[in-house]
Amino acid sequence: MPTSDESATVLTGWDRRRTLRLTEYEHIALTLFAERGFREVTIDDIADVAGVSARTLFRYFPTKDDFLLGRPRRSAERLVVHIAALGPSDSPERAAWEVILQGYDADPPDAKSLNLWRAAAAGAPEVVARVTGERLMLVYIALAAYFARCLGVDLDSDPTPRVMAGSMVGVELALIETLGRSTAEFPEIVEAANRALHVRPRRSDR
Amino acid sequence: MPTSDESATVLTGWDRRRTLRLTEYEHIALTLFAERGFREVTIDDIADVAGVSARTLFRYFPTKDDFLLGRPRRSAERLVVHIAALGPSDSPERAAWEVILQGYDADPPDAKSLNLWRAAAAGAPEVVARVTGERLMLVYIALAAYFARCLGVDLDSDPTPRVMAGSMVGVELALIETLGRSTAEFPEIVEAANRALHVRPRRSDR
DNA sequence: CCGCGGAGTGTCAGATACTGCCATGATGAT
DNA sequence: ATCATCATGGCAGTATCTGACACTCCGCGG
Repeated sequence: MPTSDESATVLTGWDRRRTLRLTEYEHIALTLFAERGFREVTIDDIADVAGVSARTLFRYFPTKDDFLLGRPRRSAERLVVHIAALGPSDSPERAAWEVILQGYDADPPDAKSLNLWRAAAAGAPEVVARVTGERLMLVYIALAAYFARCLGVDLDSDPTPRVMAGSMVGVELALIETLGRSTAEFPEIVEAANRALHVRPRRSDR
Repeated sequence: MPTSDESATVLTGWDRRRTLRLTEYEHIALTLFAERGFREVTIDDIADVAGVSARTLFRYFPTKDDFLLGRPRRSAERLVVHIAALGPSDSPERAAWEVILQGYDADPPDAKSLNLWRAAAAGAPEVVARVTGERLMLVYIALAAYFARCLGVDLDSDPTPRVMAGSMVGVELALIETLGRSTAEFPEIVEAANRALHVRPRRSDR
């Protein structure tokens, strides 16, 4: 048995193989979607290019939508984990907002894959709407829990942390929507968001 | 030819008939979904109860999801229209927020149908996520346009109205989510929302 | 390096969601 | 009451998705 890392899941060879093929199939599907449009690509098309049967693809992706759902779900998952890991703070809104913004600092190297996803998702507005809704609810719940912790109030009886969380995910929605049109506006919208959330930037911020 | 009302669409008998059947079929479907779960109900099941063929149902509801999508879409549509109709204001956030809250004052008589929808949608989380995303984006866009109008800034170059809109739809999301668990908290969460949005309630408010 | 066992894969049959097409039937308009 | 028009139903066909079963493959332990 390999030395079991403390917190990380032990990756057996089978897991490794599965993850590899999963990302491979996902990439093939996204490429096809981007080229021909989501509706115009059948599962059989993807299977042909991938060199496997459709039945096999369905074992990796339960539904056709899941080819599109994977990437944003992993992104949301990461953010939720980071929020859950936040320690107590006297200005929890700033702490949470910084964590959210970190996700955008880390993205740029990822730009190519993000553009591929956008092109692939362009033909499936229903899935985009679903992705938006899923992410919002997940992050909202994580934020609300964190704010309740910091404020020392009960999440179920005091609506304050939920409203704070709602406001913040809404502002992030505006951020995402803005970046979707042009990435040039980044500093301006971050500043506007900071103002709206009453987050005074630290002096270390540009 | 009937006297054509000025702004309202002229309702021919055919339109009337269509709307009637549409709501009839919708109600049947929602009832079945609420009883047995979305996945467990087939289109043929609905068709049998409705006394029509499945082919006919597909002419009223292009996809199975549309049985669930109808109600929230009409609600969002109404809200968007009201926001678009808002006149200039020196405190646009309060004006917009009041319009949003009006939707909840008007709802109570509707509680039975809302509960039916909730029970029907319980078995289809994907559709709920989609509904959430669709509504958020629609209201967000309407609000951003209104704020840009009021502030006299350009919607495309100044991120301020978009951030304001994002914050407000996020707070509404928190309001909806809260009401989904218990309707008792209404005054508390509205007050919390007012504080978060810096909306001082008018003296006429309770 | 090799065999073993568990995991992956393909084929097939079938259910469900949807879509054109065309003939037929029902109903609002006059 | 009649007509024109729209609605409906049946049918064939495609695409998504699922279970079952046989077989193949490959990481793992020796």
